Amino acid sequence: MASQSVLTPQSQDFPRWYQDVVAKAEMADNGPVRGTMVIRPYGYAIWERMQYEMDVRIKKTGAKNAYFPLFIPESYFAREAEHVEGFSPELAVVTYAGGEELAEPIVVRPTSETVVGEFMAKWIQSYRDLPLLLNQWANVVRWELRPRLFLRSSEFLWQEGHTAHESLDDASAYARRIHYEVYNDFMVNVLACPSYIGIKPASERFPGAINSMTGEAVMRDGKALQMMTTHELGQNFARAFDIYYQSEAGQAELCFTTSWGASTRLVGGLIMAHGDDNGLVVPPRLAPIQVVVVAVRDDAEVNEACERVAASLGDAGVRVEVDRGRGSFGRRVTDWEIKGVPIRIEVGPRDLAQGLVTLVRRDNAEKTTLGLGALVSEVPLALESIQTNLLARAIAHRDERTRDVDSVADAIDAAKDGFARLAWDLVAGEGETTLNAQAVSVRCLQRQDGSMPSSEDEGGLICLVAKSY
RNA sequence: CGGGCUGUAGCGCAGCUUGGUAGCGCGCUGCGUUCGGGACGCAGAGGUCCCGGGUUCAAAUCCCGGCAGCCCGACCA
Repeated sequence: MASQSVLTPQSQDFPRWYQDVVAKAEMADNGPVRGTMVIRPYGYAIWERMQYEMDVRIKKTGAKNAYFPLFIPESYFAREAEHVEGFSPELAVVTYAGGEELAEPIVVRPTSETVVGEFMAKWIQSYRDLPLLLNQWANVVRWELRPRLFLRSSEFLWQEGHTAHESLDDASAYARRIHYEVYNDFMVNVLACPSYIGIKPASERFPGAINSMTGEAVMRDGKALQMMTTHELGQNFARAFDIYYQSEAGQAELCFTTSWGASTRLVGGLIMAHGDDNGLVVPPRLAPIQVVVVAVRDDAEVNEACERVAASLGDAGVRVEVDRGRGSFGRRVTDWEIKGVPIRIEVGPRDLAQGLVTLVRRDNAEKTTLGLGALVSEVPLALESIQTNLLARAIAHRDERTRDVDSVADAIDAAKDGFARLAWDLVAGEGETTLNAQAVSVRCLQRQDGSMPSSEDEGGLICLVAKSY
């Protein structure tokens, strides 16, 4: 039914489709400097919803928000060998400021482990100060050679959590709590986007970490997108930044730290996880606009009815917007579909005469006619039904796109349009090189039952491999 | 950062080969008729032809150098 010509179909050119959606749903534009991004109000509203949902969960784990500076002394980076090596290609460095050459170059943060470490060392005196659980919402800069809106930009927005603990076990347990109770819970219950939870092989680990956990989601084209990551940093940063505490026994002990982040990349993930040829599809629990009430024509009576419908839904806790009937009906309907609003309620004189309105679901285009009185009870149910359907659909898609294979060669074949799952023993070492040569990478390691291993050294692990964004 | 393609009105493009001062579709503005799946008529507005240099009487067009975008690769949230 919907017009076919607005967006490039996914099957014809997926990257083009993605760009069309970003542009036509008015989510973002390229900034004037290569790799930078202007996030437009609708895109930002989606990010704000993500922020809110994650922030609530982060706070439940006991972490508190703080803010650290954008500018970091270059010397901080040099203190952790792997860290500096891993990040130096992506650093933007300020060497000139205030009209003169700087004595010490200043790095624009690509991540904040180093500054945070410096201050943790200052703030932590005794075991009574632990755990120290911090989070910040900030922008970071990583100079990107091949930028794509939301997925990879030189400047992006994220949250980065940084924590310090007494023991490896405490740090490890907290990191897992973040990974499951914040990230995975958000992914599954809000974003309706299941991801493969596992650990990164050594080759893909965060520079300076002893273990990196990930959530790898399957996009509509079968490629992988890392949606979030949680790192156990062991004592590497504690050692580099002298983060010591005095134990109950009076001994000076090194802390164990963690860090974890999720970024505006999630917006790109949202687009590619649920979007279809008619545009974005936003899960109701995430949607900044859950319901749009569309006036079929620009008519005083119709517009008034729309306002009443919106007000009653708003009172019922639904995020709702009214589209008064300016411009052609078909055009407006198409625009809301591109924006992925979960439910459209069409209000027109024909239905109105009988006290009815039409409700249309974005996920399956299903239309139903409802009495005005039923809306307040029916709309929340429909929103939940859409949420459930999107999650079920995403799980089915993930499973369809994942093949169990027995060799690296078959894995490369499977990675043409999805994920391959195979024994890690078949891949580790040589196999990883072979995969990488074909632009396929090991996305994560799991136990046979899909649960997260404690380390790469566990025997009998399986791995998921795919092409990735 | 390598390889390929591209930059002309907000968006999509033609014009460039063969230099002569810019056009089409959509969108936008106004008025009117419309409005239940991208409406139509009439009247309009809008361009440093990516930027800088060069050749020339004359450059969107030819030459050189930048910058930006897209696709593929290496790197990454």
